[in-house]
Amino acid sequence: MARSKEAKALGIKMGVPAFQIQDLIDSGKVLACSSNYALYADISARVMTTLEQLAPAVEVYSIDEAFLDLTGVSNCVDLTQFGQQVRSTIQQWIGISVCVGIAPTKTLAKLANHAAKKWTKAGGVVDLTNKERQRKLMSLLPVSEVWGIGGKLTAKLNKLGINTALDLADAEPAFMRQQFSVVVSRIVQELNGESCSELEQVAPTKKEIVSSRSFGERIICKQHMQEAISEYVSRACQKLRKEQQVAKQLSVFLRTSPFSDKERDPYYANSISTSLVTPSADTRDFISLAVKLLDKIWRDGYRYAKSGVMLSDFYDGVYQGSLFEPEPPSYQSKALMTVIDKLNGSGKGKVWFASQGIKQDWSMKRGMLSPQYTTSWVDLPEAK
DNA sequence: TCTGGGGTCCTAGGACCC
DNA sequence: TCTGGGGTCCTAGGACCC
Repeated sequence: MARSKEAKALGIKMGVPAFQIQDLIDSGKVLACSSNYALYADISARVMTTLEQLAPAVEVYSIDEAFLDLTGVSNCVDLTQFGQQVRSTIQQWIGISVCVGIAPTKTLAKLANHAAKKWTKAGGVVDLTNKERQRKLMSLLPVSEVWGIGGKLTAKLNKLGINTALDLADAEPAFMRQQFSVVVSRIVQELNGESCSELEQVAPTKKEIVSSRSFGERIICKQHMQEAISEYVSRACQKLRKEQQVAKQLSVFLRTSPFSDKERDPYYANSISTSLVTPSADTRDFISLAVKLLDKIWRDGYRYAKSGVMLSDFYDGVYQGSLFEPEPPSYQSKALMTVIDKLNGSGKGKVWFASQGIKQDWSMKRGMLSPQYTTSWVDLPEAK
């Protein structure tokens, strides 16, 4: 799913299943690792904390990206110099290489960052404050590199003769609004240095929480599927409580593999959702509901490859109660969930609900997992 | 035999209100 | 021949992001 520059040079394409390049892996030329979410989250948190010490305002945009507000910084120091300082601090403190792009809007900053990554001569930092430099770079980049322009929009834009990022920047915003949507017209404005996207220092509260996984081995028995669904519900509810929210809506979905031979392994996918009468963050409420929903979409005789759950319709504690149903007592529920969350801490699996199963034979394969250097005691690196 | 796991925003259309 | 004018809420689907 993610490849180093060297792996790309070997011709390994995005999303190629490992078994298709097994020869390369066996040859020792390529090292492949299973996804290690705990490690990535921890390293990311260290980088973000460092950034917060270096800049007056930071928006953590994703696990490996952040926007920094440099208002005022340019009065004191050269911006490229500042970028270099960010780079070297993170390199020294955490050992992670980062690239820095500087520009008046987020969309331009993303392009600057792209340039910093691509042209190693830049030394990892590209300052795009200058209008002429913005236009020069945009003329060199295909429109598909612009943040918010994906495959479908690229095809439509190309038909209109818009091929480079600069072509898009020079398009008429009103025309783009009419041809596409307000999203595209904002992108045009951002490419012209007019900011349409504020820095979001506080992460907005989530609107939905999904927990899903592909199984290590196909599931053919309903009890295993119930275990998996219960496990996902439990994870989702844990996230929900961390957000300090309660949810009303639950969806359950499952599917067989879309890749296998349809003759031998027929395709089936389905999903179903329903609402609680009273919003909740209690794992038990959602597990019992989820098992009932599963009953309705489960079909015997299929080899299921993946399933998951989604929570939505969130409230922060204030919600419309039911006129007819009595309000369930919430105190005991909260106390129990708090104890469970504390026991489980950041790791998983100290206490769990019986319906989550004990062996979990179906769970994700991670045969090539890298050590969890910073989140697991047994994986702590040793200094000799 | 083997193919990831999360999210958000916008729009159109249906259903409803006065 | 011609059938108002102003709203809200919800959902599905499409597009995008990492």
